[in-house]
Amino acid sequence: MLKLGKLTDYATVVMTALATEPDRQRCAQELADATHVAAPTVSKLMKTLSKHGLVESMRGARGGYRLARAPERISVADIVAAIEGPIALTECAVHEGCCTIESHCGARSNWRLINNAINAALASVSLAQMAAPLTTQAIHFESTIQAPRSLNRAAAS
Amino acid sequence: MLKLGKLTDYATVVMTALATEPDRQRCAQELADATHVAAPTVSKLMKTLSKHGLVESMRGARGGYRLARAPERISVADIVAAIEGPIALTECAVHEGCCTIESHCGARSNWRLINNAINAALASVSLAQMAAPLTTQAIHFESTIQAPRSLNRAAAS
DNA sequence: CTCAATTCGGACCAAATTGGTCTTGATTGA
DNA sequence: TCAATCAAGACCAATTTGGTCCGAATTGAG
Repeated sequence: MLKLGKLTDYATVVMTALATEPDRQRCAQELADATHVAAPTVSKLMKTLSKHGLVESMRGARGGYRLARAPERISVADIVAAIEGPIALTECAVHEGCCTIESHCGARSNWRLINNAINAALASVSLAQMAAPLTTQAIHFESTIQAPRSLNRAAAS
Repeated sequence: MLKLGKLTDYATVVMTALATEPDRQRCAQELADATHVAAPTVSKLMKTLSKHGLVESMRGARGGYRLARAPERISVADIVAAIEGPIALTECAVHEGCCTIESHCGARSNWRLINNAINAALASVSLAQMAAPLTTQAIHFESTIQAPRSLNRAAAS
């Protein structure tokens, strides 16, 4: 599937809702009503998002949540990373040497490049763009996947 | 995590192995030895890959598997799609209307664009490139995510 | 024609992950 | 002081995933 979990999906929806009125703070229940996501789930999401610094939380009565930054400065990649952890298509793209077939595998380094490309794609879309009621604007994204300079130089020489 | 399953990872490794000698056909056991992936797992993988037309299978004694196309014409996206099913980050990116909060959600259409971008990234890397022993070549990939013309026109007017 | 090798197509199971709920405690404003 | 709210995490049920195994079909070789 290469799909991300429902929680991540919900998180973007909730964040999008927050982004429509970045200044107003809202409690978990309000967000649940607005997005039709179950209240306990919203609560859980917000905790995680707060821990990763994407939203600010106000405690006590009249408390609630608010975006920690302007919607333009929060990317989809941020949200995905907060909920699902670091983006890593393959295990070994991050942890070197945890792979039983490591030495027999010329594909590792290439996976890392692909990883980066996907990261770039997700990072190129801001919450502000997601919150646009319709896709009234094109999302421009260009990425050139390439090996580190050192490697390229070596190959060129 | 936004990670793909180990099976998909293994599939790329096995396919990469096949790509090193595209003409020679090899049985499951040989591939297992070459890649250090458990033999039954290789078998399972090959069945799936065969069903999706990425490899050809020869039955009977002296049977085995072979790439169905030239390594240059098989992309990472092909392999991922074969093992994990269609690439769809969010459920609703594919199945319209299976979402309980559908009407409250301005993010849907944007998700589809992101989806396409990732697809493009995966499709831009061929098996031949993965099989290159080291990353001696840069992988060039450029993608411009944008809404369908009709939508853009509507927005512009 | 017969036999051995090999793939095919499932069924199948155990383990890990995920989605979601609940409880308890801390914090704040009225 | 009290009610509302977030914080932290335990907890469970359900799904998904990784992996094994078996019988049937197919083919080449003797």
